[in-house]
Amino acid sequence: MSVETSSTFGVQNRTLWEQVFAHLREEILTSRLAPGTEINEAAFAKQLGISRGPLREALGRLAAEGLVTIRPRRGAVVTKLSRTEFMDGYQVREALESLAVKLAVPRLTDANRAELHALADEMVECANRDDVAGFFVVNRRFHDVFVQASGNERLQEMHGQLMAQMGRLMNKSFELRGGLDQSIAEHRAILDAVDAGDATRAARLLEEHIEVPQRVIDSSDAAALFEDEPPDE
Amino acid sequence: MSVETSSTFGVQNRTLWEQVFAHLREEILTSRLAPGTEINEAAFAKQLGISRGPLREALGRLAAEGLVTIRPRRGAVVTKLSRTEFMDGYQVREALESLAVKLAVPRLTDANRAELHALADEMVECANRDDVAGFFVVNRRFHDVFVQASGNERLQEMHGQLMAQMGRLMNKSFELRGGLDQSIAEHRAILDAVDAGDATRAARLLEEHIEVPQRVIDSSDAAALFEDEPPDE
DNA sequence: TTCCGGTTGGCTGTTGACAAGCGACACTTC
DNA sequence: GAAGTGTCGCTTGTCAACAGCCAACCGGAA
Repeated sequence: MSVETSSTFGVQNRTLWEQVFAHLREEILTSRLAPGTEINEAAFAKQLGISRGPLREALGRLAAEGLVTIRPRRGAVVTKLSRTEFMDGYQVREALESLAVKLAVPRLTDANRAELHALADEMVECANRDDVAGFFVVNRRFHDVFVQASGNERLQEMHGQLMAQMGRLMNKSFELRGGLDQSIAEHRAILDAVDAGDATRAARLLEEHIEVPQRVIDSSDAAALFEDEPPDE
Repeated sequence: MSVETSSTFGVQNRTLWEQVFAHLREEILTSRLAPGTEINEAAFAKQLGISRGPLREALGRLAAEGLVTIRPRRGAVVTKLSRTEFMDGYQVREALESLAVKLAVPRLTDANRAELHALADEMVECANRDDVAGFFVVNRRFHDVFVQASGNERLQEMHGQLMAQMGRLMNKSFELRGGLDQSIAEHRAILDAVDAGDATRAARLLEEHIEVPQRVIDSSDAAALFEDEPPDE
């Protein structure tokens, strides 16, 4: 009965399945639920102290977002991304963020620009500290600024969904393979174009910037990081 | 008990909620279920001859796709798109299709190119016949060729979802406002670039091509076609 | 020892009932 | 007559039980 049995719940306003949805989503995105984990409805529901109904509802939404895969009559599994699926996502990300920059540049407020500069500076600091995790967070925020400032809600939604799925694998961060310094230089170049109000150039630079890790993944020995689909699938 | 009470059902392989999902999706996309229609679970379930469970499951998926909106404790409604939401979608569509062209051009088979030419010819015929509906279908197919040929499954998925939501409103087809002839010329120009293997130029032309109706919608008296969000939302 | 068939157990898909929330209507009061 | 409040009914959210399917296990035959 008591939802509080699960530690991370606090909000009581939303419906039960929404809470479960948010909870599971969080668990998956933070990799506390590893890709490939099979989810037994009855066991999970019991563990959460709820019945199977809301859990199924939540799993359905997660499946629609691509975070879990439902095999009919065989249960739900936390989605694994194959290398090609990851690459596909990367290409789409590039297209979406390029659009975001084009839309955002003419709309940026002074506060936005200040934040971008602050983030760029922060990246340098992270690089000096060899704080890879920190760099990753800041980098992500840098890109998000444009998406948020684009003013296009659907773009924000689709980008968020995409990054949610890919984020789990990006924590290992291929971004760094080309070297932190190069990444910083690229961000600075983008920022210059932004300050100049040149949306087209900013977008082109961003596309090139995103393409870098793409090539790395493609050609590198990064294979070990992927949970590639088994031969039969 | 009998699913066959609903005329459009034929397939029996899939699970019940999947059939309901496909059925409702079809109904919505063909506008047999108009935007704004409120869906009463009990009544709908009875009408379909099933219980509320599978119906709720299906509604959940449709909500995740954006085709229906679920207001907690207040039921499901077939989604209305406001003008700005539609414009947002159009911009994203442009970005996705531009990516599709870039990816597809180097991968196009002779059969693909032949199909594109055939479709371009068919557009001319439709224009001569003043067959607006036909033109719309062919046009859609023309764009889809690139998406299919891109080889990027995620792109296909996201594009399909986007078009499903927007398609309902596009049946009225703003595409034509600029004149069928102009649209045909634009397609021909794209096709030339494709034949020349110039992916970049093709993508740029496509972006411009998609932008046209966008401007029309923005500035025109097309307002009547939209079910704009009520002032309080 | 290996392969095939039947059986069993556990899981999901589906169902119908229960409970809680929201909105509408009517009644009272100013 | 209008505004506020209380009640009633319908709808959704949740639950627990039933039934069907899949897969793994076990036994027997080649």
